[in-house]
Amino acid sequence: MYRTRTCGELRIENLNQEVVLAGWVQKARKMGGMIFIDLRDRYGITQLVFNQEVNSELCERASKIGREWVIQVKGKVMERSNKNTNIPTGDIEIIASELTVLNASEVPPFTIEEETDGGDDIRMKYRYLDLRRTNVRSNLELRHRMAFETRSYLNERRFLEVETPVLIGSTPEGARDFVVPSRMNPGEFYALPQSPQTFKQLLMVSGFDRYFQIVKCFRDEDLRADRQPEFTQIDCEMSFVEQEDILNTFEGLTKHLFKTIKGIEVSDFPRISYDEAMKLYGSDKPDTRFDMKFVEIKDLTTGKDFVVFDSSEYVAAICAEGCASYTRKQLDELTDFVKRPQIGAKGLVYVRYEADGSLKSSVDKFYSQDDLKAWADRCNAKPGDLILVLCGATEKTQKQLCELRLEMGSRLGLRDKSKFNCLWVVDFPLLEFDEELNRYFAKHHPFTSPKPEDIALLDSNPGAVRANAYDMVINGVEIGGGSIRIHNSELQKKMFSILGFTDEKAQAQFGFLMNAFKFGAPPHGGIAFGLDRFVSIFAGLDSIRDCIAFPKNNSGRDVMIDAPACLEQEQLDELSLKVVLKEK
RNA sequence: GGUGUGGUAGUUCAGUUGGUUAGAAUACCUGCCUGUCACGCAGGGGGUCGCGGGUUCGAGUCCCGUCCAUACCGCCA
Repeated sequence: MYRTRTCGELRIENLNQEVVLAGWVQKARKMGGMIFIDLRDRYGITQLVFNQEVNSELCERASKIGREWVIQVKGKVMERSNKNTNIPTGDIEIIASELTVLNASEVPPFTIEEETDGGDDIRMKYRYLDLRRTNVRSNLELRHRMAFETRSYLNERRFLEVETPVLIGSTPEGARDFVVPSRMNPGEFYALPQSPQTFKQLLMVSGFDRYFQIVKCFRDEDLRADRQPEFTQIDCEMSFVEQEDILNTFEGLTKHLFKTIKGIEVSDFPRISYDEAMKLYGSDKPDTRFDMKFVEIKDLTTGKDFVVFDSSEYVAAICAEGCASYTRKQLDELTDFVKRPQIGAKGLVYVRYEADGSLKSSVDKFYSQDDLKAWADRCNAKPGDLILVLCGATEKTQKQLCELRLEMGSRLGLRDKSKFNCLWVVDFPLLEFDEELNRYFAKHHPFTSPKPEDIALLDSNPGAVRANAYDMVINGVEIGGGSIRIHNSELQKKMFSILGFTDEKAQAQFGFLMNAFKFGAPPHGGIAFGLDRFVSIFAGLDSIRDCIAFPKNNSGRDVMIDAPACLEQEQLDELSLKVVLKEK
């Protein structure tokens, strides 16, 4: 037996017990005739003691041991004369009587401690060492518990986990597909699923009624801190349901996770329409941990000869509480922030509501105290507040003001990671018009059903049609989204035609689905959650990489195994492939 | 594809106006040390300043190019 106990469990109650421990050497402190070794495993750290006077041969061997060696020690649990209150095992230590080196270790390239000295780069290259660190491991433990509780909740509600294929066909809609060449079918390619969307709908046609799957999905798009080329979804679908049933079931799942994992009782999720979200927050995934809603003031600003506002389609303000004391320098910083090319505002107008009730603005030339007071009143501003105004084309300006709002929220410390605000965003538009390609695209995906009352608009004004689609948003992060699907092959056909599919193309791409719908498709709908994002919100992480065991870097590379990589000619030949790199 | 930031010891970083032999901390090695737990003390080794080119008497420092990393924009139904 390699061990009788783990390194995290021994306490004062275990005094005088003979135990065998095995683990990694976190640190050895050599005091001359005495050596202390911190032995680490998944469960914790236990101090080992080697004493020259008690066993000089053993002590001599222990003195050779270095960081991250794997050792096995037999010894007796003793009470420490100097206790360490910082660790759970700090009352005891093991007086070693036997020592076996199971494996020596090279000196690791960075310290394997909670506060490591290693940067992201080196930690990713040696990810298997990084994963020895408590905080990284605890993120994966959290991920496990969330997946486990998800299965438990859904299982209790009669959901079946069904595996769907990973080698499927490519579809042109949506994100770029990862493709896999087929050796047995030269010149042909599989694609990896962006989601099991069509399969879960087919399972509904098959009568599975309630399906879920915790499943890897793949998208060949550029990465971000919250986007990996392969990521995990909690993918769900239900039959004989309306939107309300889905929202209730999965609001329930989210509450279950908050309660069992974090011990937090969250209240019912507010629902906000897409239009409302855009109007008040300039985003379809608003961070509602703080207020600072948009206030439109176009009507209050016109006709005062301020051409910039007068010529703008949209003028709106946010009120930053207690920021009237912002210095010129701070205001310039904010102006620079909104003028960055990524945001692209032309400028920033501010109004300071001074403590004495007077108003000072960057547009005093054009607006009187009374004018500014009217703005302030509409913003519900009090003396001491700062009003920030952006203007321009509606959609663009809303987006810019959204960025400014989030920046102010961060500056004011209103985006507390231990606070959770959940909501549903509903009534998404069904379609989105692409100016460049001069055609409509599905905002969610082409299987999303229009709201029944809007179906009449499909021909006359497709852009105004709302969908039975919904997103769950937590703290400004889109955690999940879904829709009630089309289950009528005629309506599905119409949808494809609006999206510019010819009959032949629709038949070639999705014929299997439309055919299936001819054989008794039940009304159905579903939702998919991004597990990686869900876990990182729970853990308070800035990047989903920290809750993925072996993530890809910014360029989609795995720097540990050095993938992707070129193939041998032999392999290419088998696949009937010839690689010709395009010149830059 | 674009914008910003960064690349100097194993690691994390500093390096002023272009000027002597490129530093600190930590890690590592050696010695001392019997109650440490960020142990302590003394000593030591360790550098292609990402790469290529240019300006200059002289480049870690300035310029151009390039590669890599990273955050964001585009993209992500």
